[in-house]
Amino acid sequence: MEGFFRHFLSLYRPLITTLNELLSAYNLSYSLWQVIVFVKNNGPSTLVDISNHYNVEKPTITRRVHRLEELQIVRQIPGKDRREKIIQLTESGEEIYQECRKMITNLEYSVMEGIPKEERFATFQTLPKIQNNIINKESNKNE
Amino acid sequence: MEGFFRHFLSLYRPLITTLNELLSAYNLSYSLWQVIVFVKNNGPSTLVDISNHYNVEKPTITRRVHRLEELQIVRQIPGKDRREKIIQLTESGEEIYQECRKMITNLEYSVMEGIPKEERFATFQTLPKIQNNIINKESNKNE
DNA sequence: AGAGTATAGTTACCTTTAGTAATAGTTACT
DNA sequence: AGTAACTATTACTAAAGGTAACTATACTCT
Repeated sequence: MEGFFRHFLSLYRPLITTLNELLSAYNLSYSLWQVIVFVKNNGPSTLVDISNHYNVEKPTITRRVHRLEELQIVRQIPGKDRREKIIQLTESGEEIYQECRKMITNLEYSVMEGIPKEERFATFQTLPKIQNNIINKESNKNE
Repeated sequence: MEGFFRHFLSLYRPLITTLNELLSAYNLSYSLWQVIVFVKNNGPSTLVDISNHYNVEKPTITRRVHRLEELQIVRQIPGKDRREKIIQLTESGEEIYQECRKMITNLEYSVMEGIPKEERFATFQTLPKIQNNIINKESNKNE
């Protein structure tokens, strides 16, 4: 498997750049899009929910959510625990989600052009397994 | 293929973090490692060679090479064209390459644990194809 | 041969993204 | 009631890269 990381990481920059360009039409970047996707898929969420899911520190999520609030894509709703800040998509946030979802799914298909179905599927399945292996390794190390 | 980018990009941070931790034993990071690998594989190279290969701007490579010079991992050698700065690995750079190469290859195998050979192979082959698709898309756009 | 153009590298400045440490406010525990 | 734990935020810092302007050198071509 020598060279796997090289292949993986040299794809990262072109991909993230392309996505950021796509999303810039809505003043978004991929890091903001991640928050939108999480809230869309999981319903109203706290910042800790989001930061746990993406393995990212809380201040990072604070910043992302602030920007999404400025863009009026998410809004805070009141909850029982007054320490928590529960956010959900606004109506315009829902619309923007739908439009970006379309663009991104189109791109997801178009970057797969010329790649056999089985290979697509194998790759799709393999990446999360690798991620699990890495995360388990990390957590073993910290014990 | 909806969700492919999500899988891909959520692997990025754990992976790059793990690699940077590994390489920090040699005061390196993955971005510096890329330069070492290029020079190792391609022999003495100019900064433009490197920046073209990684689709990265020239100042970025200037910075990386300066840090590698400080670490005495690469050194400049004289060339015919006096505009160019041709760099190659030093002896200690070669040694560090060998040691890091071992560590990284080990990691490459260990993150693949529990994944069938065919899937590993499919993923290995698919990533560069996706990258080509993206790069072609980009260059079409700029015509 | 000389003027204009292209190329390699560098410098200075800025942007994006994220991490760490400390802190305020709120809830849970006992 | 008082302490501990948790949520979010603020301030500071770091890593990485981009853009524009610049220097020095080489190339072109009439």
